[in-house]
Amino acid sequence: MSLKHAILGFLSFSPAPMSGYDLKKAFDHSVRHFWPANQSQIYRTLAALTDEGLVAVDVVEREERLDMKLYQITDNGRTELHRWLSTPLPPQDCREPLLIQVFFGHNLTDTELLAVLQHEAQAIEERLALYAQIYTASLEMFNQEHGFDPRTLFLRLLTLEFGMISNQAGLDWLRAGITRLQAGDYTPAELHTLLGGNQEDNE
Amino acid sequence: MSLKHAILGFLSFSPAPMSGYDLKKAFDHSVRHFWPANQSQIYRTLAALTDEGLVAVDVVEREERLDMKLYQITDNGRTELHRWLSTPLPPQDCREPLLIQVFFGHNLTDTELLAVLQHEAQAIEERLALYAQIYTASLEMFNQEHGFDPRTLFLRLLTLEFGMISNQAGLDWLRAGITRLQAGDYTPAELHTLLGGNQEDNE
DNA sequence: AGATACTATAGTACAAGTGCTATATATTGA
DNA sequence: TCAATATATAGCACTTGTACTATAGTATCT
Repeated sequence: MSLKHAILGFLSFSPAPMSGYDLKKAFDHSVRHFWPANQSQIYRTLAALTDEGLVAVDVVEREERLDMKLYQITDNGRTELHRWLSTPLPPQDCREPLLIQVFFGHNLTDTELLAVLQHEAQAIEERLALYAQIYTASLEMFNQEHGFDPRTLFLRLLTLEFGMISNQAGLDWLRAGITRLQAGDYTPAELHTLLGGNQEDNE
Repeated sequence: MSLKHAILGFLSFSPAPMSGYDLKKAFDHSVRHFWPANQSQIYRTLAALTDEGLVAVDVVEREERLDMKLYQITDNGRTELHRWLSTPLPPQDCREPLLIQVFFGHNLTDTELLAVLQHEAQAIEERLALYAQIYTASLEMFNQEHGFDPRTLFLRLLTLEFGMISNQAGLDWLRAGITRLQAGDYTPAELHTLLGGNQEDNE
């Protein structure tokens, strides 16, 4: 389960032990663009990780208030994290409900279909704007934080780059589709226009 | 649930009623690149759709052999399908386990990280080759099948185009990342190189 | 001063969707 | 004879999501 390893990742990176609450914030601030996690999921997974001995809990009792549980990664946890990080993933299959709408879109009028596509295009534009904002904000933040390993920063920004590049590709696709639909131009695209994007010979 | 509507889509398109087995084949042949479905899931969902009155069953009894159930979409089913197809989807959030590996990749050596990335690049290349193959095959098949509505064909091919474009974008991203890692070049990308892909003014 | 809302903190219960595996049995093809 | 195709279903487990329950401090608004 990837969520387990994301949690291990945060714990392995953090110098101080973290509570479930801390982790929830960490997820929301830094990885929600590719791995959203909700509260209960995090607490459940922490419990499971504890059972498996991959993290260790320190229960901080506080008079009157609820206990606070602080989690640390164990040696076994680090080993498992390293194993998972360095193991290629099994092929993922994608799920794009929008494509179901397109595939069966012959049931709709042009107007109806265009409305759906344009709505989606707008949603992507908003997401792109948000990503761009987070990207520059991260850059600034890390510029100030002296001593932050540049390779670590690079890798984190790379995940944002992915979000932008792939959303931009989706937006390009949508726009081209919209244009063709509006023009009633149903000639299929040539293969070579679809493939071999930014060739930067890498072999 | 999108699967329900994909099934309704197939049933609404097919001139003849379909069995669960037929549907499984239809999924595998035409939409598995954006909505894979396994057998038990299809049968379960057909049962649910029947309960909801969106499809109607015709049980064909066959001596000796198991019964065969043939499904047809009902009027309610068509209405529901149309409603769903023409309603914009709530925002989807993406889940990319590879990005977890990248995000926490500072735990790995360059060699380890590169191995993971290159493995993924190769998987994407294979997928792209497969898509290209399916794309040309579909084109040929539909060229022969006279009387196939060109708009319908266009929309179906569009879903394949999406698969190719977005995988190509992912591949470009991977290659650029690999190159930068190999060169030890950790300077973040400029925003404008990430956004505003194929501008084809559409407003 | 009092009401209201938000943050910090941890959980529980339940449902939906998916995946994997196994069970049947008949026909057809190699 | 062995394998594949046609056909339907049941059971269990995993992951995620949604909503609800608690409680104490802090901040804000009137």
